[in-house]
Amino acid sequence: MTIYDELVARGLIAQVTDEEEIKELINNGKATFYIGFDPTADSLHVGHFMALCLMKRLQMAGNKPIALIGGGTGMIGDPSGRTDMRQMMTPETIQHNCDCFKEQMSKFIDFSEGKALMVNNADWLMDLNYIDVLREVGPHFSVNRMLTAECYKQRMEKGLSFLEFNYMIMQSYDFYALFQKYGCNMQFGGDDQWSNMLGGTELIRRKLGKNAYAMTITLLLNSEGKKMGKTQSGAVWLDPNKTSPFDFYQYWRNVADADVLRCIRMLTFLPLEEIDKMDSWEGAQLNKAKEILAYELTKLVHGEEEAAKAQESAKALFSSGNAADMPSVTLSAEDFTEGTVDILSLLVKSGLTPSRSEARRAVEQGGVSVNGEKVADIKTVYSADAFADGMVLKKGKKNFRKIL
RNA sequence: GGAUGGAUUCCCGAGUGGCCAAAGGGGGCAGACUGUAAAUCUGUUGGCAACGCCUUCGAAGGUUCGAAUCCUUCUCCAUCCA
Repeated sequence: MTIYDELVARGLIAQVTDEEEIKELINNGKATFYIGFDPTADSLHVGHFMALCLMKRLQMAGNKPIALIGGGTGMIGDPSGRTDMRQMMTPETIQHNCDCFKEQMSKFIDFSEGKALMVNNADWLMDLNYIDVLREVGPHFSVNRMLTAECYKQRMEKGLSFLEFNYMIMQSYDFYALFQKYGCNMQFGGDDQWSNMLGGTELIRRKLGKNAYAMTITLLLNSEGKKMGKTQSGAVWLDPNKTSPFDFYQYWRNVADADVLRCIRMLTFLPLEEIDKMDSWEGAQLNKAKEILAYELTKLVHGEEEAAKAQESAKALFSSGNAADMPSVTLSAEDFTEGTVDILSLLVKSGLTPSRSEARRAVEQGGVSVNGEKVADIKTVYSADAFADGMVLKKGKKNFRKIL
């Protein structure tokens, strides 16, 4: 099976500029392609992960990836599909984020011996001269066309600043620059990037009279139409310090039935035949599929050892309510008043609830248990020796903390 | 620059002098049911030393016994005009 067919079978391809040409290029390892990552945070998240996987797949098929870090475009902020303006980041923050990205990426992609490149568009964007750029690329962009672009649609109602309007031009310029510098002939990106990417192919055609191609990756949406990888408390990060391997595992362990197979197909490297077999699974068997999904992804991101640990912890936790490996909190002497701590303080200190009021509600509604026993009274107190062997504090069904 | 409308709690959105920690919905959390799923039902949803107290209705002042609500100035946003 060719790499292109595999991408199709996995449902990864959303839109392409020229199917025949792209097939030809990537199936024969002739593509030098780039994917851009804007440094909007100090860690990559699940959304980026898809792109990285795609990079890896294509690299394995002999193509050459260029990871572009948007140190320059990050200064502008991509308005695509957003309803409000991105907060402007300071150059220091952007630099810091770029560094973090670099480190994380090198874990996924093989950058040795020129098998892949990592570049920062700040290198060419920052020194551009306004007048020069206007004269050089300005004539090739039609404002009328740009305004009709899908990615600005939402912003046409809310208002779009000139700053952000220019993002598309910057991104197009990137492609143009990479094409000349490295012979980069393809760009990949999220489906929300489609119009920005077309801007690039168009610019290359007009300026150089050459063809370049673009392909977008299907956005990973859940059955409710929301982007996957977002939780109440924010994105699911790849940095273990921001989202622990356990939480990462749990996120995938808990996806909806309707989404499991799609996630496995798009995100894991499991052979397609194996995935096809799972297609017929239903009911409780899907629960098994979720385990596989969670394990595979945790393995990809955090390594086999962490994945096994997360899986073990989860199994132990949900069957017996105890596990060697679970997020733990260590109490210190100041946490005790007159030798004891009350249950509400424990909940807050462990981070299970943000305030005592919420802790109180949780207890009153019967959602808190200690070592498997439900706590009924909000005035319950514990003395120091109750923590000698560690205490398992549980709020709700899925929130555990070991207190030492 | 001018005119008009607007800013309310996590989000949307009621409230136009005391009955307001603020309707309703969404979301979140907890309980029941389950498969660590979905759907459904129930409770809950600012904080605290908790039948009370404190902070919150864009910001700062003012009027009043009493302000989310009235007045003044400012900031930001939307629409129309230039």
